[in-house]
Amino acid sequence: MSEDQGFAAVILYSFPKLEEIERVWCQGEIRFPYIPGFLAFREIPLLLQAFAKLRHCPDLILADAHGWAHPKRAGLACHQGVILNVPTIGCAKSLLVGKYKLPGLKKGSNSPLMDGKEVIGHVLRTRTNVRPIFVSCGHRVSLATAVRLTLECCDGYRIPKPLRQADRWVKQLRILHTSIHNT
DNA sequence: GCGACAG
DNA sequence: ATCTTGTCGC
Repeated sequence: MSEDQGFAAVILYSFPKLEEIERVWCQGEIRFPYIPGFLAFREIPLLLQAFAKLRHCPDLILADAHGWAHPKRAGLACHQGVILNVPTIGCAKSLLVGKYKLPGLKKGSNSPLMDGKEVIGHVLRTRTNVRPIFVSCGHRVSLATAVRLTLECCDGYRIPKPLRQADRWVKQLRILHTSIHNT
């Protein structure tokens, strides 16, 4: 009935204190299948609707996807940043393209993510003894700055707080919607 | 041809 | 992404 419906959530935080400022969400139709390398075409439309509801203009966006670390150097984080003209960082939980050596086990350790001879991102240990995440440039942020800012958004968990909280919220919205739909 | 493949 | 059982680290 509503299997093609999706949710998008954005939560704005202060930096570096990471105190919540504002949160917005939206629901809408998903018109594009998930195809690796084409995630932006599936998720950007709803994301833009959510960002349009924001009353404050963000200084930085952390995207739950790759940026430069994409076969065409054009992951969702790049789309997002270009369209909104906001500095953006790609923070992905798993690999799309590239090869790497695992970084050291301590929080903050990182190693380059290579596609041939090119550094396309950094593999970053955001929490000691936990598998790393993949950080890459989205828009108007250098890789070194992307790594530093991502790390500063990690409050003891693997996933940066803004992404972790937005992900948690969007799942709650999903459950709430389903439960109301079946009542 | 085969495998790999963000969310 | 989701589902599910067991295991490990803090």
